[in-house]
Amino acid sequence: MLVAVDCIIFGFDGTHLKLLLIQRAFQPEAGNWSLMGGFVQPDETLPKAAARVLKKLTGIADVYLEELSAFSHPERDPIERTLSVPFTALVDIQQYETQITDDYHAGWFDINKYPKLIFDHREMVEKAKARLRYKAAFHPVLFELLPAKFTIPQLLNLYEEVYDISMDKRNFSRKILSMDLLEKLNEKDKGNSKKGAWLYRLNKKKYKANFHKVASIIPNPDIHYS
Amino acid sequence: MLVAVDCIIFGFDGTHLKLLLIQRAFQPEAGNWSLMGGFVQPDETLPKAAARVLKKLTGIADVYLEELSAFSHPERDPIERTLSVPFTALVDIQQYETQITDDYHAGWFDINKYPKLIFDHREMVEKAKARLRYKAAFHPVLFELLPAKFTIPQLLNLYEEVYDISMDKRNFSRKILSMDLLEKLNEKDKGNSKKGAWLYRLNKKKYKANFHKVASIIPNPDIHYS
DNA sequence: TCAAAAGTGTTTAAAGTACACCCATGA
DNA sequence: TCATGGGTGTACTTTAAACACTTTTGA
Repeated sequence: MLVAVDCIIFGFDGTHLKLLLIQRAFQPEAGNWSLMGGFVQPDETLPKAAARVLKKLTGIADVYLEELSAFSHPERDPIERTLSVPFTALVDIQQYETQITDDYHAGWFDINKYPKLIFDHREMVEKAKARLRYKAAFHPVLFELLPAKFTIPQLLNLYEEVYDISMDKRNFSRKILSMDLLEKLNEKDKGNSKKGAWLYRLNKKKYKANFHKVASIIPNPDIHYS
Repeated sequence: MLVAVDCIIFGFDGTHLKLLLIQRAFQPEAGNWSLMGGFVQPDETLPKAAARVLKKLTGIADVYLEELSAFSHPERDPIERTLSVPFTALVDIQQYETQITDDYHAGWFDINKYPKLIFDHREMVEKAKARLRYKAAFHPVLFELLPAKFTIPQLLNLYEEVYDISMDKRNFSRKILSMDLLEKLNEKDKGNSKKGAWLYRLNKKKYKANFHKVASIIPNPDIHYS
C-alpha cells in the first residue's frame, strides 16, 4: 500500500482564514486544485514527511503540525491504493515565500470559498477546519497563525473569524491576558487605528508549559463544532 | 509499506481499568505479550480493520473505537517496514467471550501493571491511556466501559479509577444527572450494598446528540493528562 | 473637532466546590 | 441494632457574562 501525507495549510491575513492550495502538476487530475502532499520516504516518519512537504511548498520550517485521522478508503485514489494521513499546519502567512507561488501554481483561498479539490481533499479540509475549531476552543493554538508580534484586537479578529462569531472585546482581552502567556512590548501597531494598539509576544516557555491546560476562550464552545 | 492496526482494548471489572493482551503466535516475538492487531485488507478502511480485529478477539461488535495517531518509525518492525494505526476500544468486559482466552492466549491486565510488550506497543498503550483521560474529561465516553444497566456509584468508581482520584459523590451524581443522559430504571443493584443502588441506562439518542458537548466532570481536569 | 478604534471597571448570574446528615437493609 | 453503602440539600466561592464610558490621535 502506498502511504502519503497531505497538508491542510491554514494562514490568517488579518481578516480571513486562508487555505493554501496547489495546482497538481501530474496525472491523474493534473491541473486541478489539490492539497500539497507527498509520499512517505523510506527513512521518514509521518510527521517528518509532513514537515518536509510543508517546507518545500512554503519555505517555512518549525511549524505547528497536527496529525489527523487517516483517510483509508480503498478507492480513494483511482490509480493505486493509497493511504493518506492529513496534517493541519498553522503558519504565519507573512513568512510564506511568495516566489513559491509560481513554482507550484499555489494560491491562498478563503476557507469558506475554495475551488473543487481532487479525490477526498475537500473532506480533509472540512475535517481540519472542524478540528481546528475544536482544538482552539480549549488550547491556545491560534497564536501560531499570527506573526511574532501581534495586538489583542488582531487576536480577537482571528477568533471571531475562526468561529464566525462576534465576541466582547473586554471579556476577551481579560481572558487572554489572564492566561499569562503574553508579554506586552513597548511598541504599538498603528496599522488599524490612529490611537494604535499595544503589541504583545508569546512567552514561549509559558506557552509550552501550559499548552495542555484547558482554556475556555470561546463562549459556549459546544456549539461551534460537530 | 505494510499497514496494520493495533487495538488497545480497555475494560472495567468494577474496580480496575483493564487491558486485553494476547500472546503472539508467530514470529518475530512469538510467545511474547502484544496488542491484538492485524494487517489492513484490500477492501477495508482502517476503522473496519480495527473492528474486524476486535470482533475476532473479543466476540464483541459495535464497539466504541477511536483512531489514534499513527506509529510510523521506519524501524519499528524489525522484519519489514510497517505502519501501524492504533485504535482505542472501550468494551463492556462482561460481554467478553472468555472462551477466546484459550484460542489467543489472551489475558486482561491491570492498566498499571501489565507485562513487557513487543515493538512499540507499550508506547501505544500509554498514548491510549493519556488520550482516554483527555477525552473522558470532556466527553461522556466512559459509559462505554459499563454494562447497559449500571449504578451511579459504579460510574463514580470508574471515574475515580481512570483518573486515580477520589471525588465527592454528591457533586458527582448531581453533575452526571444534570447532563440529562441517563434514565432511571425501576430496579436496584444489590451487589454492593444492602440498601441497593438504583440502576440507570443511557438514553442513546441524547447520548449521541450531546456527545460533542463539553462536560467538565472531573475537577481540575488539566492536571490529569500530559 | 470628530470619527474610529483602543482600552478599562463593575454588576449580575451561573457554575463549581465544600460540606453533613438521613435512609434502607441484611447480617 | 448496627454497620455499610446509598441518597439528598444548602451555603459559599469562583468564574463567566453582560454591559458603558473614557482615551488617543490623525484626518
